[in-house]
Formats: sequence, structure tokens, C-alpha cells
Amino acid sequence: MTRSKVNLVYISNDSARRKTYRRRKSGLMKKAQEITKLCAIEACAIMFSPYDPEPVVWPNQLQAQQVISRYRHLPPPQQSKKLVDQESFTRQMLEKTMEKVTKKRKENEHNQMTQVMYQCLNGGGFGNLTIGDMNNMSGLISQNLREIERFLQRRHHNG
Amino acid sequence: MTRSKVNLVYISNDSARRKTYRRRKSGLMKKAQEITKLCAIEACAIMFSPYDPEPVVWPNQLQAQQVISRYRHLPPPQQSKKLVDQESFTRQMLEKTMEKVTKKRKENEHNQMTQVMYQCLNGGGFGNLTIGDMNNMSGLISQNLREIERFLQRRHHNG
DNA sequence: CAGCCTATAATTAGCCT
DNA sequence: AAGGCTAATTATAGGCT
Repeated sequence: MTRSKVNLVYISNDSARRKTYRRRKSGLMKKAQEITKLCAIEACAIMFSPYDPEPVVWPNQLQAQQVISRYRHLPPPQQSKKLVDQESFTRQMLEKTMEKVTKKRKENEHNQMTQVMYQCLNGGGFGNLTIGDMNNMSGLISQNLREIERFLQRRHHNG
Repeated sequence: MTRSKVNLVYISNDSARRKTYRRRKSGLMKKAQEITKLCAIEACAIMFSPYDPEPVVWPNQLQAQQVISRYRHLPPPQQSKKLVDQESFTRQMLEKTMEKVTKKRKENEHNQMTQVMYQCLNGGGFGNLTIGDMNNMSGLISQNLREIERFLQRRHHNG
């Protein structure tokens, strides 16, 4: 975002990623605090990262627990469908973009669409990993993550 | 934060506050998505506001519930902080592994989506994509939305 | 590695439609 | 209210110490 445009893809360099994480974490928390103050809304955030010894809880544990509690106590219908989550947010963005693109496409040429999309592709390079391998490995671990954590928890409590 | 410095205090004007809320909410979610992608961390946020009919959950409900669950099942801070025992060692290993896996998964997804996009471009349409594809691709697009818009703008002005 | 610095990218307040 | 525009502020990548 400065000195150079950011490539929005996992930062493989360890120290660079760590540094970016620290910077952006504080940026994010600042922004969060601002919107909370400016608009008097109730919010919380939780982040787990390998760079913090403990989860980062914003704005604080009490507030987080209150918000979580309020969230969890919502009647089922509210928790189900109409939530304004990131996915629908992103979908809206896509729809708007597509509208614009379609509009322009009418005015100009089809291959312009191709060029526009190439711009999108500039956002990141191709990974050089085997698809099958990654799917298998990530699948196994994520499937058993909960189980693993429970196990660790038990171990901890039992000494 | 532009045209005038912001006074970090509750905005009493209704419509102004609402507008600021909408703007900053998008900004916040975008930043959140970015740090998640860049650093492969696990995070969630929940916001209650009078301007949304429902709570805003980021990045989505499932992720939020997973993060919340992980948070609630965590041992108290003092216990986990400085212990260097078998468990925390194992935990560190787990986190490192998760980190790698998440990284690979994301790269993999990106790789696949990029190819999908290429195919769409060559084939000239998005008609046969699933909702999931669209969501993923929308990420790619929204990352570059500004770029696209500038591009379109230039094309438009240049004829 | 952790801060500090600075050039740029990105966000956004106030206007206008 | 909702969107577009642009000036101005803010965030931050890369360098340096």
C-alpha cells in the first residue's frame, strides 16, 4: 500500500509477514475503535495468530463476552439467513463490479472485458504447489482440529 | 479524515453518522479480509448497529463460531502464557502446521480460481460457475476493484 | 528483531447530483 | 437515501539503524 502496491496473497517470508501482521493488527484495531466511537455501535473482534502468545481480543474481554453472548442468544431465525456477513458483502461488490463491466462492455468491445480481467489477475501469481497434495493435507488436519484441541485441553487440565 | 480532520467523537447528525458507518464498515471488513489473507490468521468480528437489520458477522458465521468456540475453550491467560511444557510445545507445533496448511490451502484456492478465471475469459462467460466460485472470484475482483474502475475510467475518457 | 522514516497507496469527509 | 467525485488525511511497504 505504499512504496509498492500490495499483492494480496499470503506473505511467505516469515519476518515480512510478521511485520505486516503487527502493523495491520494495530491499524485494524484503531479503525475498529474509531467506528465504535463515531457511531456508538457495539462490536468485538477476536484474532488468533502464531505471532501472539494469546488471542487478541478487541476492545476487551468483557465487551467481547457481552457481544458474543448477545450474538449467541439471538433466536435461530436471526442467526440463519439474513446476516450481513463478509460473503454477502463481497457478493454485493462482485455484482456491482459486474454491472459496471457489463455496462462498459456494451459501450466498447468484448476484448476489453478480457483486459479488465487481466488487471484482476495481476493481483497475484500462480502458486507452484500440487493441488491434490494440499487438499489432502489441509483436509485431514482441519477435519481433526477440534479433536486435537480437545485432546490438548484434557492433557492440560489433567496435568 | 479528508477535507477535514476527524473529531473522534460520536457523530450526532443522524444521516452523517449512518453514512460514516456504512463507509467505515466496508473499510474495516476489507482490512480484516486483507490481514487474514496476508498473514493466514484465524479471526472473526461481530458488530451490532442500529443501521443493519442484523448483526454483521465477519468473515462468516461458521468461521465466527469456530473462533468463538476456540476462544471460549482456551485456558485462562496466566496458565497458557509462560508455560513451556509438553502441551505448549505441541500447541506451537500445531499452530505452525496450521499456518502452513492454511497458507497452502489459500494458495491452492487462489491458484484454482485464477485458472477458473482464465477459463471464463477464454470461454467468454461466467455462466457455469457455482456460487462458491463466484464468491472466491469476487475476492479476486474486489481486491482489484479500484484498479478496474480506474482502468474503465481511463478507457471511457480516451474513447 | 523492533523502531523510525518517508514515499506512496488507500481511505474517506464533505459536496453535489 | 444512495452514489460519484476529489481533496486531504491516514495507513503502511520497504529501507535503514
